[in-house]
Amino acid sequence: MKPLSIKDIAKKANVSITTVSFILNGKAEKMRISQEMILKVEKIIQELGFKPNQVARSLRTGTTKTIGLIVEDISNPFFAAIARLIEDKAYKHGYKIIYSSTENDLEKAKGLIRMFKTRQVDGYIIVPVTGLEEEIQDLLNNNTPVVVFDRSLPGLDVNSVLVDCAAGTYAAVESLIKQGKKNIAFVTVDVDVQQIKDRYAGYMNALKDSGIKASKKLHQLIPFSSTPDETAGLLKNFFTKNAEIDAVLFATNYLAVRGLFCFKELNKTLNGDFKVISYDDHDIFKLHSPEISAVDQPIDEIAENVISLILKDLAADHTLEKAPFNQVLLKSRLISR
Amino acid sequence: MKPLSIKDIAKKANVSITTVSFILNGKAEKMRISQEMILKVEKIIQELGFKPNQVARSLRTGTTKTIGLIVEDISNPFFAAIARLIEDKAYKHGYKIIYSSTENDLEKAKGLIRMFKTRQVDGYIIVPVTGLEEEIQDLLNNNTPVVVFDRSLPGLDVNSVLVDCAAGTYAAVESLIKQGKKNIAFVTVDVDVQQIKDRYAGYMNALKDSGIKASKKLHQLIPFSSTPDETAGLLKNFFTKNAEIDAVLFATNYLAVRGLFCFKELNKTLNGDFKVISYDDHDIFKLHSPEISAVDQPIDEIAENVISLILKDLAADHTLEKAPFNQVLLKSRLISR
DNA sequence: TTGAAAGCGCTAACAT
DNA sequence: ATGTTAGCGCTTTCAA
Repeated sequence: MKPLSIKDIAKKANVSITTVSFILNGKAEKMRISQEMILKVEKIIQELGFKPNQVARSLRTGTTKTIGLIVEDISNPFFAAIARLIEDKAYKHGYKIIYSSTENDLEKAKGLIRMFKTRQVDGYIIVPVTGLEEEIQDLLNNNTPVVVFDRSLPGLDVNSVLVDCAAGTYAAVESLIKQGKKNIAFVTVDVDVQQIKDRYAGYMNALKDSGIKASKKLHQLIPFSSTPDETAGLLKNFFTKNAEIDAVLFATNYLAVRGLFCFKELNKTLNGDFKVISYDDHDIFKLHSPEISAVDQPIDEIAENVISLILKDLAADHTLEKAPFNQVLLKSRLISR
Repeated sequence: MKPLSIKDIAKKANVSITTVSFILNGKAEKMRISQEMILKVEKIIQELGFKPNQVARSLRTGTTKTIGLIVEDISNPFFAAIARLIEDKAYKHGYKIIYSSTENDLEKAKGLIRMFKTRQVDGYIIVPVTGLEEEIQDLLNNNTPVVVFDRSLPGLDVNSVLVDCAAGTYAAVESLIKQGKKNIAFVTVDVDVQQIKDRYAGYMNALKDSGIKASKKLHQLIPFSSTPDETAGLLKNFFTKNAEIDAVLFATNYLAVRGLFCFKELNKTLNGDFKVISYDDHDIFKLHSPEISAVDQPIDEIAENVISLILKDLAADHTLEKAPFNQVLLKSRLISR
């Protein structure tokens, strides 16, 4: 049972496919097609339940009404929540989302962009990985709308929605220092992007400004590709070896969650003598005993800005001179618990 | 800068576009195109970085290499995890995923199927909502591959991957009874699908088999569309009014999480006198003090089965007689903590 | 006010 | 062994 085509509708209505097309695309008025014709055709479309083939339409118009979403890991609650919001808003504007996770793998990311390109997605929302500069620049050179979020790549002029991470970790460390902490550890992922470096910089600056000397020993790097078990091993080793640590700041929510598992195994009590703060909030931190403080990123605002930037760019007339890029910098918020 | 087309390649290579097409599609051998021709063309394709336009290909072949994924809520960790696994495996087979969340809204679900249809997705992976029977049956009648998971719809013969929920909640309640619990509450969502009913049935049967009389009062329904605050209100009211409750089974992970928030607010101690079990596991339950038991669903197995069923169906020759539907029933596992 | 027809980029039957 | 060409379903220019 082949689906209906515009031809079938035209035949049923005894009109040309042009007329049907105009009516379908709301151009009937402009083309001054008679009201009765419009009603008649619309009735037939209704009755037969005809839906235009979007693939054919895409081939013809060169636009697919699809946005490619490339995140680090869709199963991370942070990205899942944003993806959900983005999808929602895109949907309301007639766009669909095709998503994929890079797992911070450059080759995979490149492959995804390539694949999205062959699918002619109209725009890209990307959580970039280092090394992707050239691919993104290529997209920009072709006037393809791109918005990056969560991280930026140095030297790349592109619409971006970022959070002031340095300020976030600065505030977190500052609060720990005010609580009298002296040996504050920083656990981070080895992803080489500016935002992760910023989180570290915020940590370092807060120490410096308080006259505390930073110690290399208290900075632990966890490879992104580590399995949960490997991460656990690294963390256990780290905290066992450095017993003087009296507070720790985790640079991402999943690392903090791994950390909590680790402390549980080590039977480390998280009382006032040992404070934990996570970058990114999570239900877990609210329910944990004791509750875990967090530097919260404004997920709604991020999604809101990302989608409105991409929609704006999608709607822009790229034959005109290039519009300047928008760089949105949002604030994070320290939730002290 | 217009992207290259097969024509450009043909011109550069001084061959017809047919030759290029055959080479692109690995049909060169079969068409007995000379080895040197193949190499020459492949080299040009390489050098120019030509990628065939998938939209044109789709229009021509009628296949988009895209699978529509329709879940309840992509930001629910359970669905996010499965989505991630499905995406991964689909990707390896050259398929992309377009996803959307129904929020258990029938109209939204219908709209999604309609939209996916216009986009000619090759197959559907659906977490169905009641009332969607007709739409799914339509797809099946058109020989469109469909796999449902997490829930089934009565009277619908379709590939499905389900978990034996009744057994799961039975085991959970049985374990509570063995611990001497007498007033076991059941908190569930008001979604009217078989699997939710099964979870309730397992609860009821476990009570019955132990000679405990079930009480309507101990069965609390939470509308899916409730906001977290509304849910909190309902739960607080429920547990305050029914102080005799000494154990509770939540039918989904997010309800259990809401429950934990509620207990925290009520200062209810979750010691041996008050036990909580969730259907679906979650990191939160492992880290909670005390740890929360859970009926764990085999996420990997679910994803694995879903994807292999859909790929099998996608590869099947639908001109032949219809293959019987596959109904996979997986076991859940009670994790006693 | 409506219709004819070209063409988006590709595949594959048919021709040579 | 390789080329010519029709046509997938639609939009849009041009003509009537």
